Amino acid sequence: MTATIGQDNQQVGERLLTPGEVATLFRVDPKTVTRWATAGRIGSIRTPGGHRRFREAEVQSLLTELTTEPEHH
Amino acid sequence: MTATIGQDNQQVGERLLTPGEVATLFRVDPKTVTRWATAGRIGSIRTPGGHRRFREAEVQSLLTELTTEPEHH
DNA sequence: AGTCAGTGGGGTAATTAGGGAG
DNA sequence: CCTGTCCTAATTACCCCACTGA
Repeated sequence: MTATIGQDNQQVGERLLTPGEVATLFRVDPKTVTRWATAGRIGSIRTPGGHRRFREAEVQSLLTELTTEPEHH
Repeated sequence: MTATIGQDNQQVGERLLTPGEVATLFRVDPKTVTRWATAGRIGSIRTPGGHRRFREAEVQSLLTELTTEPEHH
């Protein structure tokens, strides 16, 4: 089957986030998110106008990856 | 595997996308896609009524072209 | 004939990019 | 080395109303 591209059917797990949204998740300034992208620390998709979009899946994995849980005895 | 031809479709690469569909792929407003067409950043086809349609192949290549993978090391 | 989500055109706010200094 | 802030220019988002498309 050929994948159909609709609003409710873009490829699963390919939802994109704006710099502001990513910044909110990490509690940092959007400018910082931009620096991460420039440094290659996080992948990005640019619009034809030059604005960046980020893959939600990648952001989420990055969040959990850098998360340290406390040890409970 | 990559499908060649859909059931009631045309040839691959000739499928047309609506402004809303393109907007979803880039996570932008449909009006923004219209501005891209006006600015000549993306090719467009007009219906007799004036509505714009976009070539899926062009959109996909544009999407891939503007995508940057994260450097892991 | 009529419904109705999507689009076009115009105009005005809100984000973002990019550089630079702290 | 990393981050938040100030600045300007560019890009994008949201508002209206009228028309198209299926």
